Amino acid sequence: MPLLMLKDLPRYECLLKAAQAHPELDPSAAEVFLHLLRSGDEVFRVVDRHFARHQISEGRFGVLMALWSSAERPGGDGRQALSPAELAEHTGVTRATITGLVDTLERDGLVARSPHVEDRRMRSVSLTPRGSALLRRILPEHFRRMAWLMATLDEQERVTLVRLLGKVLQRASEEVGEGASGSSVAVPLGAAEVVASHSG
Amino acid sequence: MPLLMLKDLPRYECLLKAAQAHPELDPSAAEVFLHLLRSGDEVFRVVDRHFARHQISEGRFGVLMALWSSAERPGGDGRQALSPAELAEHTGVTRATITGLVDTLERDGLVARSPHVEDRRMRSVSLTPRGSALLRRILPEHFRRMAWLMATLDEQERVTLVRLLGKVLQRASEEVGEGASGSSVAVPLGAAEVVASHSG
DNA sequence: CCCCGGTCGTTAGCCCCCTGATCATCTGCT
DNA sequence: AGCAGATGATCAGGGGGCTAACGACCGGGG
Repeated sequence: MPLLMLKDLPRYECLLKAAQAHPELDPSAAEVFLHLLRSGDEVFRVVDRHFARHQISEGRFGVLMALWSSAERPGGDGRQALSPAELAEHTGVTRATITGLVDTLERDGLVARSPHVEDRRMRSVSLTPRGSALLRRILPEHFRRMAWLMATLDEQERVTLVRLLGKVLQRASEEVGEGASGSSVAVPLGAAEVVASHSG
Repeated sequence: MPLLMLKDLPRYECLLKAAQAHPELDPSAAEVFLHLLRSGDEVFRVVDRHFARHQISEGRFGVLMALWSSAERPGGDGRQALSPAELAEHTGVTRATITGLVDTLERDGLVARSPHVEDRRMRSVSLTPRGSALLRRILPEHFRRMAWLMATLDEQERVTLVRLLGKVLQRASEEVGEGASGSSVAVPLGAAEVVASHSG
């Protein structure tokens, strides 16, 4: 019966028992599902705790990194400026959220807003020296944490994990895609697929 | 240079290039890290979109499921009641957050608060009939979605994925643990471990 | 030339999540 | 008994995410 409770993952026998009451429940699928969410959350917390010491959240880091990488990008002529819409595109949040993030980042002196030269609707958000300095201070430890987290996996295991996660990721992403299978609404959950997964 | 940007995962060669500028960056570790966060997020969105149609968020669902499973639990004498502190324990959020969640759930008639019989500090939160009905309406589709998401993986791949995620999960969780290795603060990122992970 | 659809950034309002403080109550110690 | 500390729930305040709606601005078609 536990399904999205991220704490204390249920034992597999518990899932088996729950599957008796709920024929739609695939115990091994649920187990993978719960492990994926739980480990993703826990891994996120590890880096988030590091960021938090510098008053940086995931969203703030995303904005800073987008500006940083835009400055590093060869074609970008070295400018460290993106429009809020571009930032939203890169970080995967809405433009309204970018407004709020840039508000606080600007308040803290990490980025600066300036009017766009060509299009007067737009604004240019750029990294301040203080913002660059913060990134340079944060990144090495961030990289170390990623390396440390994955240090339990050898090279072969990493390849396997990326491959399996990639399969799940593709599956999860195709839902928001163009609904290729011609299912009813946005949910390609035709009975055939579910049955196939059960009999397979 | 992209690190936590969940959209458009960086190509591996890009990570290799970034690693030249940042010696702390382990490209394959970063690749696994990004895939894990990205796929976890995308999988979460799939079920979250389903919940959203019923005005249910992850937190709300966690509370409802905790009450539901407490009612189903054999030792619990069938009562569908937990204290806010127990709910916080089961769902992994703070008690203050539980207060807010229960506020809105109570407003929507899905749970009810009542004074605790033994301890006048506590309150009993219980599932209303409407709350149970909502769960019964939501769960089958939720189970189908989990099964559908994992239908791309055969049984062997599921076992492998759970095992590898388990290794990472343990690694990520031991940080918040009792600091078994006797490291400095809450971060067992001693230079020894990092070096070991590089040379290993 | 002007208008109309589309895009841009922002605002308003909501939910969820956190920390820290507050107040009520229980419990153990003297 | 009475007080101190622990433990309950809640509130205050903040950040970050969303949708919906707005005013400003661009561009193309009459």
